[in-house]
Amino acid sequence: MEATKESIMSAAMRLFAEKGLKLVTVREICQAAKVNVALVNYHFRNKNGLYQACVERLFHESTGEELCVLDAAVSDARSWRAAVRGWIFGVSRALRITQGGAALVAGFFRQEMVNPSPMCDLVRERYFIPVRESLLRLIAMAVEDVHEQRRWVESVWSQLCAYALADASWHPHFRPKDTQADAWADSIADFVYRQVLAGLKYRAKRGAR
Amino acid sequence: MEATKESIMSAAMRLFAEKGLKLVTVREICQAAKVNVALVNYHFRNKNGLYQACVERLFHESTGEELCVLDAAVSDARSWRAAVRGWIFGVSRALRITQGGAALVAGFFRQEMVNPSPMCDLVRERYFIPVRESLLRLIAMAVEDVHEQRRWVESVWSQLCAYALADASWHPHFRPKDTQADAWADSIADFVYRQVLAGLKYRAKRGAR
DNA sequence: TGGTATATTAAACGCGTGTTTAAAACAAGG
DNA sequence: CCTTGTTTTAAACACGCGTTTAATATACCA
Repeated sequence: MEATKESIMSAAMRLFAEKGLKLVTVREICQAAKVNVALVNYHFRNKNGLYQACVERLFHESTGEELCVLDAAVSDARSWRAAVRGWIFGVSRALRITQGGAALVAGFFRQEMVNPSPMCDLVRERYFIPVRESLLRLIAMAVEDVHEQRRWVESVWSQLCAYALADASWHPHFRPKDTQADAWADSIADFVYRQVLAGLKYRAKRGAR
Repeated sequence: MEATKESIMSAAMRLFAEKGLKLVTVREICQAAKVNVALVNYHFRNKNGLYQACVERLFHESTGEELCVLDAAVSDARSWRAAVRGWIFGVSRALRITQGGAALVAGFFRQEMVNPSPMCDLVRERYFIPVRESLLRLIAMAVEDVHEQRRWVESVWSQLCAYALADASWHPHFRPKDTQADAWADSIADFVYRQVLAGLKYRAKRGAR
């Protein structure tokens, strides 16, 4: 039945985002979903199949849409600055999409970074690398050296990720309430944007490093 | 025997740093150490005891020394700039301490961030929070607003962590060869330092936001 | 209503886990 | 040489894991 699949996936998404593929047990998921253990294998073939279904839904449905919005923001921008700003705000929001109180995209992302699953390559090549490349193209308009370009991308990316990955215990002062997630993501993006702009401006004045 | 303990700890450090406490098996460690399975429990009480011993050695011996150097660099600095620079370089190096080809501190740190072990709180409160606070005190000399102070700390910290956490697959362009680890850490630190300085200078000119 | 495909269940399977046990190997001193 | 204490070993233990099985419940159409 469709309601069962939905219930399983919902519980699984939350748990996978929190603990990663290997540290979540099938029994744990089924208990949370109030469903029999065997149903995971019936509906999703096996545990990996369930994980795959979760990743596909998360990135195709949620992040996919966000990334389209992001691309639009970058290409429609009236100026270089506006494009950079659009990129930063877009990514900041996409990473913080919350669903049922948990930042699912950030959770899966974090887990895949540290203990990669077989799905890792797919997600990375299909979503994260293209997103970063689109920023790289923007930066390339302002910085010549290829190595330095990547440094700037890394700088922006790492700051946004850090906030996205922020756990209550590691970053106690920077945890937003769920209801303010969007405003929070924006205020972070604003800070990062300003800092990048200042850095590039300063660099230009000093004469390209 | 002491050689046995050493062999076990050496193998365990590498594996724990790579996969984290729960995803490493005792048999795996013992196979790498060429030692009988029961010896872990004989010498370290149990798996958790072994993990604890690894963490203690790593942070007391390695990072502890690095942090002393760091504190010295900050307090001995002739200027505010030099202090900030000393802090950034010190942390960048400390996170990248390599032993047998693996960045152990960064590995443990990464794993603890994503799937905290019972030792997590100890390490965080004893090492990472104090380190961050020492940067915060420096930033506080240049920025009034408490919230903004933390933003700056977070900015520096997140960039250094991102490089420390960098996995070959996620950051393919930024992976140093092991022999160049120190030079690499320094070049990263240099970039972050310059960027912070530029950001703060720009901010001052605009009149404290 | 009866028949058939689908959905769900409780129980079991084989395997790998951390840990324990009891015996064996070893070292050292009287 | 034998005794005593420490270190190492192979084997087993209890438990939790993902998955399978065979029986049962449910939905749906002729």
